[in-house]
Amino acid sequence: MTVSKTIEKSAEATKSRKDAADSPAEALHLGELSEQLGYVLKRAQLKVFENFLRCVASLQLTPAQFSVLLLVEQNPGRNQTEIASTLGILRPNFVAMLDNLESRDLCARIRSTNDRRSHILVLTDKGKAVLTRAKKLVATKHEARLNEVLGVANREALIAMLSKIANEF
Amino acid sequence: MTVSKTIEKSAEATKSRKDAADSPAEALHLGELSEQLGYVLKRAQLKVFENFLRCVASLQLTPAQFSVLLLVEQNPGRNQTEIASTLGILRPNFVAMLDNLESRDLCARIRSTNDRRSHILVLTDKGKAVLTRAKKLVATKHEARLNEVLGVANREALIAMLSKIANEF
DNA sequence: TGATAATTGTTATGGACCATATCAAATATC
DNA sequence: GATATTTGATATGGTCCATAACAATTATCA
Repeated sequence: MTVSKTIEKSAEATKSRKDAADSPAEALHLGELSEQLGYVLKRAQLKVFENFLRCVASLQLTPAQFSVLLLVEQNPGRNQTEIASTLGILRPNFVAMLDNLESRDLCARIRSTNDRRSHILVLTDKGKAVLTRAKKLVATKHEARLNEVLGVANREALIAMLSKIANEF
Repeated sequence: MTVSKTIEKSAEATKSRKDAADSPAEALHLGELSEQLGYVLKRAQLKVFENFLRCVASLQLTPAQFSVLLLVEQNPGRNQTEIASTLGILRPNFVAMLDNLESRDLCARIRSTNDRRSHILVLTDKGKAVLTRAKKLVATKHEARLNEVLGVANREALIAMLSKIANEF
């Protein structure tokens, strides 16, 4: 609850903008906002996604698409509903996503022989190759940058805490 | 980089769903996904926002609206552009947001006398009262729940790391 | 067995959020 | 004083997210 030392200089409300010799407009005080988990979480998430996109730009993969490929690889024989729900994606919204990946020949839908309603998802050879390259880029660029900023130990602690929140909140 | 012990039982792809005596469909393996910062970050952010909304449901405030009220309170005499850009909100998108807050009499736009183009933002009395109540709800419910899950020390460490990512990534 | 219910993938649709171009009014610049 | 810039605003399109509804298939059970 300690507001740290954010009370540096109460903003003079009566001061006109651009008064002295072109003052640099002084940044706003975030105040309690910098202690709000939701705020900081959202800003960090945007930065991380942005960095992810840059790191795998050559493969044209979004974080969501990367997660689909990873999950399909890790779970052979599963259908759309299972993969989508595990990722928190609603079935209707998963259709266009798969259409995209399938049109790029990264994964394929296979009619199940057990249940002819469902589509088993598999990675194509190209999909496997792209995923392998994506993992390398993520490890050598994305994670590497994160380790620069936080250090390895902190990075692991961070992920552990976020997982706890994601699962137990 | 250690994949922990996620290699428990390689999924038998040839096994039909619902085979034995109604098996509970066994959950999918997240695999490397659980080590992906972006994935865990996004899931945690959704949970935190969800919890925030529940905690301040009686005040009908979203995280974004709460952040606007906080920032306006903390920075008297600032205009729309300054408040919006500090929050990472684009000016066009900030208009509807302010229309909403103003229609609920939580804040007001005041034509600046220095620069008649700009609107100075201020909290109304009702806005101040609502913000005070919101802060209380956030502290006693939202943050309290987080402390239950992580502990106070970890919570502060988490926010520090996320801030670092948000600022230095 | 056969009627009914549930599931799977899909389409259609609407809302929330985000980004760009553009505009009039006001101000800054030179 | 002519031109450029800034501010708030509108219009618009894109992406993501949520719900309802549908045909095909499968499960349930009287």
